[in-house]
Amino acid sequence: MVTMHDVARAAGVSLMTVSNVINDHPHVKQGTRERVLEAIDALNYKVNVAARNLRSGRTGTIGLAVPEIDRPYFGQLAALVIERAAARGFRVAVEQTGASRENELEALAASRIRLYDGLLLSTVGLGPADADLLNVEYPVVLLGERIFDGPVPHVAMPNVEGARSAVEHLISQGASRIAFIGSPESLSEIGASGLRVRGYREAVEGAGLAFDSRLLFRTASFSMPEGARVAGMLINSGVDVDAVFCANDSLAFGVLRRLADSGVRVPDDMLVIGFDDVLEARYSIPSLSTVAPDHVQMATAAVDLLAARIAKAGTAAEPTELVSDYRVVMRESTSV
Amino acid sequence: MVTMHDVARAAGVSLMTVSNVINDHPHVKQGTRERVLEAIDALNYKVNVAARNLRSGRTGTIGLAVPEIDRPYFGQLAALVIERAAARGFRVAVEQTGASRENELEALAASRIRLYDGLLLSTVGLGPADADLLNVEYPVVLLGERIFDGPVPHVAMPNVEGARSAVEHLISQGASRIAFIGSPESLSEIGASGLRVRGYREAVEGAGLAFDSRLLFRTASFSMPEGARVAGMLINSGVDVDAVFCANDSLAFGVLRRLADSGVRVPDDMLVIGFDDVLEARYSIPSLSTVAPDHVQMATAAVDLLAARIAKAGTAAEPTELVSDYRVVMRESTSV
DNA sequence: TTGTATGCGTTATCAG
DNA sequence: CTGATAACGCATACAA
Repeated sequence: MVTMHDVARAAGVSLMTVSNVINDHPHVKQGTRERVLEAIDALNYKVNVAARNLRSGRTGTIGLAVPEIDRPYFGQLAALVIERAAARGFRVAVEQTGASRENELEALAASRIRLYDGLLLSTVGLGPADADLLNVEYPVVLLGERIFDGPVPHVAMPNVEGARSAVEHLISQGASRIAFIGSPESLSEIGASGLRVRGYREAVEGAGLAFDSRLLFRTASFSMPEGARVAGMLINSGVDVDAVFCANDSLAFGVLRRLADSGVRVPDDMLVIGFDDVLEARYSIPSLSTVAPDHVQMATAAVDLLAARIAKAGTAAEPTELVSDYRVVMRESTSV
Repeated sequence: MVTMHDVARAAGVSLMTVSNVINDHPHVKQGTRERVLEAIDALNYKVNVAARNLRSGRTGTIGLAVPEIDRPYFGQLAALVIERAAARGFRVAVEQTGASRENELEALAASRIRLYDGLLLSTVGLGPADADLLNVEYPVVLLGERIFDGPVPHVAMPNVEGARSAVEHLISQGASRIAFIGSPESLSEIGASGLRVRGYREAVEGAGLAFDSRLLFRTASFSMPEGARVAGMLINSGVDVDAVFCANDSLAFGVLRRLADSGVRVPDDMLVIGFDDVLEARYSIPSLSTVAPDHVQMATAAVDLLAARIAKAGTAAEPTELVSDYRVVMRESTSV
């Protein structure tokens, strides 16, 4: 392993001159610089990042903890985060928490945390009860969900508002028996799904319709298979339904598929709307109406907030909260 | 920042004893161990990974360079890689190359490379001409494509064979005018797309059909928008086509969408088959027939190969090559 | 403009 | 079983 020592010797200069060249320090004579660069090239020297990290106390890497990177929403989020982070000189290490509260806490508490300059935690399992646990002396930014009064800066989806608008849209299209398909904590008012149920309820009641808990269908996750499974239960339940609001797009794709299997036509027999506006929503058949948060804005804000936290390490975190803009995108699945 | 020093002082032992406790060395008396652990707990000590890395010369992190993490195939691949790597004690940092040859080389050559113990490079832009550049004294495993006689171990898709089987399937379903939709290097016989064209050609000619270059449609990328765009060109070209083989599933989804827009029914008027078998293929409408490589096998093999390379660092890389098993999954898009 | 000395936090080695 | 010492490779502070 070739070190700065070797380069220095080869170039006939001191260790420090090599360091200065590498770090673009101003006071190096042109000739010296060139000699050093040549030596670096000749020896194929690469800086030892571990040593630099040890010296500087920084790693240049931020952690991104998401439930599952293979879900379109998180893949698309990760792409943006990686891009933004790169622009700020950070690499991104991705951790998968599998959407479990334990793993999210683990990601937060793990000793490995010191590997990263900061952590971007896309949480789904943590609730207000865990607020204390987030009180770590470590740069953390929450992404994607709101935690009531959390001590950590977070960038949130417009869960309640977006859901309300989505359901209002369904109602404006003539729906009156609207089902909600979402995740297990749907009924407990915390987490993304819970907040979206709240928006759903506000819209339903705001329109003078009855909030009927038999129209709430619980899923075990936010995935296509679960969407399909629960849509099957909905169909077999015999409950009268003319529209479905899904807690995310992946669920909606599963629902569309299951409805097609049963010969239920969308939008003719049933309206379907999702949440997230993943790329696929534009291309599904029928194309999927959905709530579109501003993904770029969210990723940018999250990385910027985290970078700021990292920069002024030691300072107490101000519990900044940013809620993304959104709009309801109307596509075929709700076009009457 | 609390260090081992602090812990040692608090526990009334030496630095080394703390180190030995942390690393589960055998020769530490029970009582001492407990005292140290208590101190660690009380002070909330966490090991400094940078220092450990400097000492050990390893980082515990591998890099995964993919074109775009927001494409379903790569998201699903990354999920598996991260999982397998975690099982072997490695973290995974994801880099996006944007599918450009420059960025792939950059990922390979960057000084940052020393940040990782090894690199998993999912290449699309590199060709045989770049074989030399891969001759780095650094653990690298190529993923997803074959490079002729490359000096680096690689885990490859069954590009030629899979494509041949896909097209043979189309033919067995009665197709005779089969279009290929794939990426720009389609005609030059390198890269995933080129290899898939080869399989396409073998199947077509093997069935006694004419290989007609007017049936080859070039895309600028492997994305849904490109699939839709090129499908539009196909429709407007007036060329007589009764089936389409797409170089990947994302292109196929775009094609399905565009065909639907033009009232072309799948599979009644046109058969469509893809490549990759991403999760979405099972849920699209119509569901997508496709070539299914063994993703788990590929991810596992890639991580295992890389881990092996890392373990015996210094040794010359044996150019191991592993081609994934595959099968053609028949779904609605080719069910006559 | 360049060089010297020092320490970042950890662990291998070897002595006690 | 435990401890003293010396690196790992780099960059800061300061001296020349």
